[in-house]
Amino acid sequence: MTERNDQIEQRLAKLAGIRDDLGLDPYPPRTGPVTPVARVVESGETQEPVSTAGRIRARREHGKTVFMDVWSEGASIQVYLKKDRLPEAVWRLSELLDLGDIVRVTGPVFRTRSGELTVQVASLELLCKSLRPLPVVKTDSEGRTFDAFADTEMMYRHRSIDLAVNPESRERALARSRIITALRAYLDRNRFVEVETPVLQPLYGGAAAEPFKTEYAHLGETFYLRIATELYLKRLLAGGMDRVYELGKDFRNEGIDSTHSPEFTQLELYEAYGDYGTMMTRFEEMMQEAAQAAGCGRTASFRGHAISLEAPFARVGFVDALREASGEDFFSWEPGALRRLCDDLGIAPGSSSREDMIDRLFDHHVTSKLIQPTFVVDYPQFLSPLAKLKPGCPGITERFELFIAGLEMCNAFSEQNDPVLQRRILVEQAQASSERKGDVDEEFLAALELGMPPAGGLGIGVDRLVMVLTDARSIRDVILFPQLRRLS
RNA sequence: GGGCCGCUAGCUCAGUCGGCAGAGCACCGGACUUUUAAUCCGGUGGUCGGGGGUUCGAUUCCCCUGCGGCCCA
Repeated sequence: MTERNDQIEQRLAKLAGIRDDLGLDPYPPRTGPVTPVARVVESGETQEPVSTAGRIRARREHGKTVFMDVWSEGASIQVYLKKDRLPEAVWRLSELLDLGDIVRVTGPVFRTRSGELTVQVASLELLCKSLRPLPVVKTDSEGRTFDAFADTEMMYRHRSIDLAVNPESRERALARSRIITALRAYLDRNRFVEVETPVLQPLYGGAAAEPFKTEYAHLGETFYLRIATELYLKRLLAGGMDRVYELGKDFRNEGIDSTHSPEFTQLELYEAYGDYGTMMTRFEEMMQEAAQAAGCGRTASFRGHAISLEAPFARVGFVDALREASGEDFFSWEPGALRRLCDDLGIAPGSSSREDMIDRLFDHHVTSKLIQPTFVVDYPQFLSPLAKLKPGCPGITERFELFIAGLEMCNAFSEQNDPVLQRRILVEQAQASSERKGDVDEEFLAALELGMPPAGGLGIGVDRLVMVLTDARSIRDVILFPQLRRLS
């Protein structure tokens, strides 16, 4: 251990004492049966000895007696050691225990004078000696917390400690798990097939984002970490897998802030013979089931807003919403005028195209103000290269995104399956972009040429969904090990 | 990318208008056989994020820098 302080030294000394003086293994390979702490608490008083195990979270010494709180899986129970009721060796061991040690205790369960359910310890085993001091978070009888381990950087960098001492962090991690289980359950129940597609890709696509690059040493080639799963999942549609989904990490080599992580979890699903309307319903249903799994009712509290989860969610058209919110028709503006406006607002880099500027203006005027769940529908075609055109609406696609409290939660469209049109769009896009060097995904286009059924596709930002349903301040709160800069 | 804030003991935080670095909890020693933020007595513990400058003297003032947070973009 490179890091030393007096408390670690003292624990190492106790560890040696346990080994050398008591002749015990402080890290035994296994233990006898263990009843979960929560079950012991449920069962209440009993003369029959029970065995339970957990981490020592508090210790109150009273001379020849000791009370300790033993914590496991979110539940805590008091244990009571009385010197004249214990073998000498057990009492000596108890004197070498520290907060953070993991123990197994056995004994009957009684209530103390003050009514606290307590294991009367008849025997005690050390299961794991802790060498680092555990932050001590105390709570009084009125539920007030003292000395919480609450520094966000510490919580992110030392998630083990955070989970061990902060119930909210633990509950949020569990809620995330339940939400993901609910999403999978919904899709499985509706005959979607879960698949896995490459994370390492020779070409990247399916979204507009900067990729991470990596070197494939054996091939001597540059590969990319996927920015989306879209182009592979649609190959599966062409192959006759009519309902598919993938739940996994995408990677975008862009900035980090409270709503963006470079490594994030996305759920993409595709449904043959559906369209973007089908996807709206799918999203509404999944959102509600996820909310239920998270323990929300009809309303989620997020960033101080009461977010209504009642379907159907509101819908606004992209073009109309922008016109109403801004009072302008930016689509008829010259690029120079857009440039000057964006500069005045300070909202778009100088290199932005006309399309990018309109997108930024939309975010500025519309999405940042959408608090309640709202579908923005019918996006301009220039922002939606993989979506189908909306019949009778030139330049408009069948696409929607849903926003909550200004956050984009999902993105969906009626999938473009005209191979000739799709090729033209992708080639034009590739030629306009210096970075992609004219690469288009020929295998994807070949799949469209084989024939892909009309389909709806939907991508959900799982981290953000969890954020909303657990009232997380930052996306880092819903990712157990968020990306942080290395400490120098 | 810009602005603001933070970084001091294992944890949570004070503090120094520039003069020996503090508290609570934790830890160590002592007392206490139903306590529970246990209590009481006595202690240990610090590269004050890092580097440089000004100064007799810097944790404090100035500059640079690292990490994080919030807001704007």
